[in-house]
Amino acid sequence: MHIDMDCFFVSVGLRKHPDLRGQPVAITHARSGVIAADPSKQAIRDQEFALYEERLPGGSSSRISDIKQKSDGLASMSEIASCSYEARQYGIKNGMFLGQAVKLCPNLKTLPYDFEGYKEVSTILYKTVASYTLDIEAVSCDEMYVDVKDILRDTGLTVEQWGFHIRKEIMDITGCPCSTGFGANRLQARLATKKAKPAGQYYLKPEDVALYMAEIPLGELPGVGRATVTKLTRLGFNTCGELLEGGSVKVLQAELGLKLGERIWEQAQGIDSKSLDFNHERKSVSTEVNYGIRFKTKEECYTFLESMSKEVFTRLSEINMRAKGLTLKLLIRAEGAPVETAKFLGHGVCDSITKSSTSNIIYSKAEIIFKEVKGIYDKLNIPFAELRGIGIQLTKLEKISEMNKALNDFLKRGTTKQVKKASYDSKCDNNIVINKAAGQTQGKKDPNGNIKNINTKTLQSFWKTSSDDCSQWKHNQNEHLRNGIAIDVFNELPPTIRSEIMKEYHIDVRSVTNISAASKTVKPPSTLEKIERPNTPFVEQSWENIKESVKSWIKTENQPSEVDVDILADYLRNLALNRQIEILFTCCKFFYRKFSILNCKWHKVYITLIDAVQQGMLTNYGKMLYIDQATFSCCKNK
DNA sequence: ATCCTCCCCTAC
DNA sequence: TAAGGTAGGGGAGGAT
Repeated sequence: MHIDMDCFFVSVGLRKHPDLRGQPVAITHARSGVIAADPSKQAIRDQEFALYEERLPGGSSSRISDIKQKSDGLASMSEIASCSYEARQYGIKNGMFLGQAVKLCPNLKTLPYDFEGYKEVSTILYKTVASYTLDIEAVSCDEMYVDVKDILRDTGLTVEQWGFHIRKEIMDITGCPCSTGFGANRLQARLATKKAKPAGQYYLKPEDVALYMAEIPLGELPGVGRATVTKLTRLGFNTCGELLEGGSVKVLQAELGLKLGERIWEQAQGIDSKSLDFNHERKSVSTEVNYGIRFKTKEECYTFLESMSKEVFTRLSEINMRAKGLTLKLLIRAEGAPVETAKFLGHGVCDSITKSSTSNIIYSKAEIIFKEVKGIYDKLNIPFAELRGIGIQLTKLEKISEMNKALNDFLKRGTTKQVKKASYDSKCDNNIVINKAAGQTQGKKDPNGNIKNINTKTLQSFWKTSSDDCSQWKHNQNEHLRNGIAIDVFNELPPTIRSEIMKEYHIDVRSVTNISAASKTVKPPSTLEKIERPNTPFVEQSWENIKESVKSWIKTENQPSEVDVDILADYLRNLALNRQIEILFTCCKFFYRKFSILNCKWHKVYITLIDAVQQGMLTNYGKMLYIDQATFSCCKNK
């Protein structure tokens, strides 16, 4: 399943402006499409346009025609970030300048950005889908791929029923519509979503793929943009059908390169072998400012580089990583480009330069980043007044795990030289110890296949969150990481270091061992061992059996009986008492999935069960398990 | 032969 | 007034 919010920014904006529903609406910074007449702007726009055209021969990008069309000097150059479907009927498109859009539709209404709103809706979107499955690949704040194979199998729903259900749930909770596409691979699902929009769904069935693909314009294939379309058009191909008819892999590869050529050839047939990536790891962190760069002094320039260094380092620290590579990117006013740009404080026509640092530095502090950035900039010998854009990118990232951090801090304090000596080998400095441990973490990543912390990562990639409602959720996910994964690393450490750390941090030896044992023995549901504590009728049963019992219970009983609920609640409480957190998590997800689609009486069963879980959790851990499920609209009182 | 750097292209 | 930024894939050609 591919799922995508419909004109996301507009939909979020309309929540606070319901009066504008059904009208042509656009999200922009500017409020009006008309600006004060300024004859001097005219010459600048003409000059810039000529230069753009010279640099992009034949490439009639919408932006250039925008500048041309608005050469009356009265039109706003504020960009449209997102526009409603009503606005699209007038020919308005995302990325278009407001001035031109207003000419197409004088009645166009504008709304300002609402970044808090995007964050909120995005978080709900991801949490909602994640309450059914964690097999999610995030694409952006409003778009993702989901493997729904298990959901369909477990619930018995058809593709259509499931699509309807999830879209309705998202609409109900967020007030924003989305569309979903289904297919045998990510390409088919994605193209299906295009047809589904707005506020719809479409299942591209295997038997329909060939006919469907033939009509698809090549530019609609993911990965095929402006430049590639130009090349393909020159070859005489406009649609996938035409390409398959008259082209070949060889021709494509000769024109577009080996990889892209092969990919387009396969895509044209509806083939896409790339699997979903549920556990994406960041490869770079960067920060870039290409607006409003007009330095008056060299000091100003250095100060800015310094603050950007701090910013990019903050972002690196937030995802708990460190970097070994750095690239500086500069936009420089092109020769012949006007010093004052057509767009107020825009970067205008520029040359772009990137320069990587080749030294073997670990960027573990903002000052180190700044020093390197300044060094590269000075060497490039570019006048500060010519700068129009600056970017710093950190690459060659490495994960710093929680336990490694603790270990690092601990070793840095230098409590005992012996501890250092006892580490892996005499040549190791602190950093190398950390490295080895990190490698182990990654190698053992997610051994159970049960709990993937995709959602933490997903959200962290898009929103820096610290104080909002999902911070607790993230916190708990991290806690799981410590219990389930980092403990593995801990156990690999030499005994001397282990005992030192435990003393230092007052870690209860027994609890560490228990948690570790639990996390190691838990296997996927199909092969779960028997539950230990002989306390309930379920005690000798595997999770798989219990799951089946619950399914038939739901099917056969019109009403849940109190006795049954009590038995189930006991079982869950004992899972918590036995520190079987991973099974618990699976249980809770399963129950939510089952009970949420039933009536309110069953919702109450769910709530009772979760209460039992939390009782057990509080008894054993003094903390509650963070179970993030949407509340049931029919029983809002809870 | 393979790696690295710079750059282009693309998505959203 | 007006306000992209962030990330990834991959190719060309030099460096190793």
